[in-house]
Amino acid sequence: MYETLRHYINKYASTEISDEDFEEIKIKFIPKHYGKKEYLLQEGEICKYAIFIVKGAVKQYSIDNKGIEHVINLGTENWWVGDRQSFTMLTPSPYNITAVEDTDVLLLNKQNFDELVTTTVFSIVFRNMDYSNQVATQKRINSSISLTAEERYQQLADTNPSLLQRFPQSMIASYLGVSPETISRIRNKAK
Amino acid sequence: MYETLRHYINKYASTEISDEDFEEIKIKFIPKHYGKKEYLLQEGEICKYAIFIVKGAVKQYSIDNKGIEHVINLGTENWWVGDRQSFTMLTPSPYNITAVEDTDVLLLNKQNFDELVTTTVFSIVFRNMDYSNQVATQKRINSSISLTAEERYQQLADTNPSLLQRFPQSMIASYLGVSPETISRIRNKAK
DNA sequence: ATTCGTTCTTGACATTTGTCATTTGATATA
DNA sequence: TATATCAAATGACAAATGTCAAGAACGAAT
Repeated sequence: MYETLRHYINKYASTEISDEDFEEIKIKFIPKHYGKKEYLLQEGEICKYAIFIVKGAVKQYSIDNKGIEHVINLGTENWWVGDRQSFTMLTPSPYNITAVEDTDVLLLNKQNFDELVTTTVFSIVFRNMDYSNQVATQKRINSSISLTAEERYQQLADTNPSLLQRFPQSMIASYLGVSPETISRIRNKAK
Repeated sequence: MYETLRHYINKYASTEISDEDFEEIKIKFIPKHYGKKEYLLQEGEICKYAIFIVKGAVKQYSIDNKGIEHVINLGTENWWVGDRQSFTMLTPSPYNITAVEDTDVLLLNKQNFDELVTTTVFSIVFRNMDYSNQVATQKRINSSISLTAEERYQQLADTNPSLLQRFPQSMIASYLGVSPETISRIRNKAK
């Protein structure tokens, strides 16, 4: 369970963490399991945890005034999920997060998060995490304003083929901002 | 010139910075002026600076293989611009940044940036900056997958009316990911 | 194996948005 | 004032994508 986190830290700190340091870090996290379709976060709640996915898959989505679901993010192993604004400002979140598969996570509450951020090793990890997050979202914005639905699908297929296998197509469609029918037609055309 | 930066820091640090602390910080920045249409960053270059806009307006854009410009970001007073990936990894940037108005900026190179990040006060500022950046891009992604062109325009008009006045409509169109004609029609319909 | 429920596919059609060509309007400059 | 230039508006048409309805495929559960 914690080994995944350790690998993640080593990767982002770009230096091996010592056993003592890791012991100190791991006690800050609460392990938890969510069954398929269970809520990790529900609209209107305050997001109490930064959530690290050890195993499984989740989707983060909002529901618009027509009742339609919009997938904001998909997450699998080694991803953090949560609502940063709600977590930081203690405001109610407009997002839902549910488990798409049975999912094991590590929860980090705000107090522990703040403590870790002031720790040297972890502040680097979080900075790098923020950095790569920003680069990724920048690319996603770039794609969404520059590419057609078909090109966006192809790009996802090229860069994140695993997502296509783990999430139903209707979620992929929503994630890309198009209708499920459009995805279906794109896929059948590509063959 | 530096007063703008000072206000910015005070706002994000949520505590007043001392004169001595600020003196130490300000010497890390290089003031610079760019005339309209001048490049702050050119495709293929390495982004050597984190750029703080004191006065003026800039656009960040990429050019696709058909030669079409895609506006990734618009920036005015109190915004940071640059290419985070290029800046951090020292890789050539795929983006251009040009001045849309005469623009005064403060440049922070990577060495100074890294020094400031390890300074207590400034690490908080940068963390908060990253945080609000992430929240903003998250919202932009949310809009781009959930809303129609018309709704996106209305949202921008509601939340950032000043951008509509300072940037030509063709840039706003590109920023929203639609054609200039579509923006023109939306505007005339709204009347 | 059968049934049930869900997801995916497919076709017909509607709507949105893009593209191209042209006109209008505004601004700067000689 | 006249003219050159560029941004914006407009109309006609094309292309992309959405919507709705129906059927096919697939899995899970009995």
